[in-house]
Amino acid sequence: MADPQDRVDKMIHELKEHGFRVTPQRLAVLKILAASHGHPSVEMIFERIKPDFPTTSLATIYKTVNLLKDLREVVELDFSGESNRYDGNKPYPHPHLNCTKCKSIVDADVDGLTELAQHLAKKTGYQILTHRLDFFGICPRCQETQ
Amino acid sequence: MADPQDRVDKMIHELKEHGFRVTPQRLAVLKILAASHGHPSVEMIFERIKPDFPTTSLATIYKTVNLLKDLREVVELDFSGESNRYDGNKPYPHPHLNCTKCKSIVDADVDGLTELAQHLAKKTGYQILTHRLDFFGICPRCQETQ
DNA sequence: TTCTCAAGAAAGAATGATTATCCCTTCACT
DNA sequence: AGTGAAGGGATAATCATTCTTTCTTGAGAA
Ligand SMILES: [Mn+2]
Ligand SMILES: [Mn+2]
Ligand SMILES: [Zn+2]
Ligand SMILES: [Zn+2]
Repeated sequence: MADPQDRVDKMIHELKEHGFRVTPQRLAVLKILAASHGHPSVEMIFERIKPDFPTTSLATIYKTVNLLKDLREVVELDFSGESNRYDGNKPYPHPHLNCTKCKSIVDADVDGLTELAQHLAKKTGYQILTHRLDFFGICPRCQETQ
Repeated sequence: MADPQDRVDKMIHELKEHGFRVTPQRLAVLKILAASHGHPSVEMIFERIKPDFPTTSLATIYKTVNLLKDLREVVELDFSGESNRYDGNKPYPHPHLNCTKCKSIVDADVDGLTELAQHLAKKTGYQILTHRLDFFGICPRCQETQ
């Protein structure tokens, strides 16, 4: 896990670099994404920001998250049927363990994926830009409580 | 690639086994899924069925695909923002190469995933039920035509 | 310091894939 | 033939996300 403060600084830098303003709303959003505790959804970010910025609109969170995604400072984990989740702490493809009961998402420790992608690119002729590996199951805590 | 006819037979068997009827509409859908040329979406299945069964409703395709998914005879590849895609030819988790330009999806040849999942389960305490590996990029054909 | 205007934020409408609901039809079994 | 559950067709509802509109802000220019 990267230092959240470093990630905040990097994100601020990227915003400025590309001529985007660092507004209080954006700062609040990117601080949460920099830590990405639990890989929050837009809705979760929204709830955590409400106390500090009660007037902030959901659309603003969506726009900020997508802006950071376009700047490649946030990884989007999209799910059809439920809300997308975001990781701004490790802004590059990496595998995840998803609990289908409590909907928790944690980083999984698997390596060699990038090399695998390169090998596959050479073999198939595809120009591979990114990848995604997800494991779905029941987390230890949810197994206890049945 | 499994023999599509074998897959058709297996799907019919599973439907009967669980007390579901094999109706003309279901048969038409599962025949397409058994081959799964291009990993069709519900909409694509719908279009291919129209000539033979002009009155079939989209909802019927959705219901049939989900029924086969519940019977574990079809793998669903869900994408937020665009339509889900289905593979009834290899009804178990396997990696895919996705072209972000032409939206084509082909099976990728990568093995060791199941073993990796087992290893991860042991290491993390998760009860892993399934997984998904996708590579995203530009297919050779789309690279040619820029 | 005031002015100006493009970027950003807020609010709500629109979108679109999927699911739910309703009602009619079909079929297996008596 | 009669009956009841399962299936199909049509349409409405759902809900995350995006779009549109309008209002606000703030970094330079003068
Ligand atoms: Mn992560
Ligand atoms: Mn496949
Ligand atoms: Zn859990
Ligand atoms: Zn392509």
